[in-house]
Amino acid sequence: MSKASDTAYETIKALIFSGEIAPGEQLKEEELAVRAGVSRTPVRDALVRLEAEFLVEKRDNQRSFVADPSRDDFDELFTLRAMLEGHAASRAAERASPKLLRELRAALAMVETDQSVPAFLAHNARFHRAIMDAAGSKRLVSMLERLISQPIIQRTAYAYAPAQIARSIAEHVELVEAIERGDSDWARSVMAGHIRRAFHVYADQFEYNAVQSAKDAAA
Amino acid sequence: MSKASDTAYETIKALIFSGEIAPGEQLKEEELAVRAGVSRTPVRDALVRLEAEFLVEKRDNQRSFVADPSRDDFDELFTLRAMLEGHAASRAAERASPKLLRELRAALAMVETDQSVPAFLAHNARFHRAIMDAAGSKRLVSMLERLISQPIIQRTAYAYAPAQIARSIAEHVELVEAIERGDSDWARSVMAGHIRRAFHVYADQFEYNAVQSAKDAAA
DNA sequence: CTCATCACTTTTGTATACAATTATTTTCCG
DNA sequence: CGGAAAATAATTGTATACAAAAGTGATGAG
Repeated sequence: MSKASDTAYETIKALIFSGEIAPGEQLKEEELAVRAGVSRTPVRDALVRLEAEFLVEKRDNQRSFVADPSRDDFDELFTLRAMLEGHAASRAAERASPKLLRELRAALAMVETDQSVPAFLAHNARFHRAIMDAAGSKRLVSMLERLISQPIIQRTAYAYAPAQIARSIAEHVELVEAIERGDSDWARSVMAGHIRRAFHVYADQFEYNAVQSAKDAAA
Repeated sequence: MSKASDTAYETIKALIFSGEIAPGEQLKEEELAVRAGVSRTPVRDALVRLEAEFLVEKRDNQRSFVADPSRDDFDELFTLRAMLEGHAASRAAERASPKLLRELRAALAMVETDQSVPAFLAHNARFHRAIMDAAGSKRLVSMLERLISQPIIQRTAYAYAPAQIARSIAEHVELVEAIERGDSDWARSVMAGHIRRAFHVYADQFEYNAVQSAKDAAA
């Protein structure tokens, strides 16, 4: 997309992720336009995109709100991801190329030299992206991009759990092995389990947050 | 969506399906605006929607073209559908309600009384929609709607094959049975096979068309 | 003749003004 | 007071004008 559209998109996304505009809150085009320093036209484009990514919800009153997903929504989200990314991994294994394996190993190498959280996030994004692309399915990529763009996962879930990070990396290693051997079923299983486990890590965090905000409300 | 936006959307869709604008051809906003009798703004909204439905492709030159899917693209499309609709059927079976079963049987009844092609198309749409909704997964529905909106399937594939229609209905009957018994694995298998078979019916048609247009080009 | 460059045309992106719709407040009647 | 109805305000939808980018074709240097 073009410049102003991207600016609007990034700005709004940042406002949502930073919590400056809370879940359930209304998004007003004019206000967003001012904050992003663009006109309403690109803001509207951005809202459409964000809606497709399930970050913004447009109600039948035509007004837009920041999505406020429940625990069940997250479950659903991860289930779909597990299914689609499992499929991607399976296809990647079927058509494993030296180029793909190099890229996956390069991603793995990133975290071996640098154990920091940001390094892991970069590695993780790169790793999953490589498998997605290797699946060679435009529509699959398009659908996954929407689901994945909810980076709450990366932000919240892993950030405070070094042990979980280590486990994730171990799963990535296994995934590379499966792909290397061209075992599509194995690749699918590992990936599906990997995503599914991430859900539970996140869900625990979610529960914790829910309890915390209940406490906050009481105080 | 609002009035002018919908007008643009329907108009462009009709132009594409009627073949008035052929696959691979460029879509010019101004021209579409004139033809739909609206301004460019709602046309752009419509193009975004159609792009999400894989009917329009926006290349990096920022220009929009009517999608021109290959056989592999269709394979991919049906594979994703099989996976997602299989999942939907599985969930529907898990949460089968009297209301859902009534709706499915009502859809089946439609074709029993009227064996015409249009009746089957209506039945088919209603049947699949009911299962999708029963799955109770907003995002799943949202993703499937995009995939399914390529109605080439319904239009072309079944239209000329009464035997295929009969077989489809038989599969629907089996699906109802699986859902009725709450057997989610069975439901998933039947649905996945159902979609996958539809692919091959369509693929044959596609091959035939390809041969035909090659002949036309030669003539 | 080839290819780079520049002017020109076409097409898309953005801003802004206005129309239509939806929300909110005020008014007034019971 | 309570609550419908009207008036007002806030917000989104659409049209249009202009800016930016991309495509096209002509011109000229090598």
